[in-house]
Amino acid sequence: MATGKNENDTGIPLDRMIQPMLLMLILKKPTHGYELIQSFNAVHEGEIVEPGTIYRNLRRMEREGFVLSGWEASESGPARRKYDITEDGIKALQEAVLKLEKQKQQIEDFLTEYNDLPNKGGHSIEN
Amino acid sequence: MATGKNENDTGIPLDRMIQPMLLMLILKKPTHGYELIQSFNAVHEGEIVEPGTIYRNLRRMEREGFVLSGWEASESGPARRKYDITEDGIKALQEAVLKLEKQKQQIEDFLTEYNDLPNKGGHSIEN
DNA sequence: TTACCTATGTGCACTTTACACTTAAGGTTT
DNA sequence: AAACCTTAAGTGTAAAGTGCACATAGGTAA
Repeated sequence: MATGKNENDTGIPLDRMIQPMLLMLILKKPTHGYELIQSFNAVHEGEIVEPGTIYRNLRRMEREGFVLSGWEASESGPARRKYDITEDGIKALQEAVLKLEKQKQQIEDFLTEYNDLPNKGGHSIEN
Repeated sequence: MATGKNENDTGIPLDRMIQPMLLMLILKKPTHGYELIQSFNAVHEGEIVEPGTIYRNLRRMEREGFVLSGWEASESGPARRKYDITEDGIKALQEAVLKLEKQKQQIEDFLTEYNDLPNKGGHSIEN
């Protein structure tokens, strides 16, 4: 997974969640990449998502048929590529939701098991 | 991060959770790779973890100082490389727990937002 | 001998991401 | 006009993790 270079990061955030998040934002309101970057970074204050990551995910999702795009003139500034979700995109979002529910359950199971450990602080007995 | 080839898979399972799960299993009981594979696949019935993935994670974690290993003879069969967790490994496990708690919260936030959507079934209105 | 089970590992393709950089339109300041 | 800023959309490259297939080797049973 790739998580690319990751030296001074704080954690796992957004791992594999960018696509479903983008799909949900576009479903709520069709828009362009630059605004999605701002929505993204407004929600997760402090945790900046790379513009390149957003743009690449959008291009990929269009290749895969999850979104459609078209150029749109701006009142002031360069043209924007506006994205809208497709039926396949809605299905992909629904599937992602199912996966995330499973993943959440898995994390909960792990954390429960971890919290039941008696020796999670000190070292285990050497054999 | 990737998740390599992924055509007929069922989901996101174990995404980025292999290391902490291995560390927890080794903390519970120092053991070798082959047994870890079986423990792993016993817990997640149906979801098979690739042996190569387990072995590679174990070698990596030893490079990073989270575990230590030594060869151990088997009563019947080839020798086993038995792993034990280190102090650094216990710290890494604790840090992974913090990250997973964050990740769980993030997934919950996403799912809450998704469930509040009025139009998650049908298509949005075209502009 | 052949075949199987245990046990560890590698080679390669593929995906995703972070960081750095580029291109370009339009407006503002000097 | 020139320099600069903001908006907007990308690309190049390296790094990291995973799936699939394959390789290797000890031991046991037919």
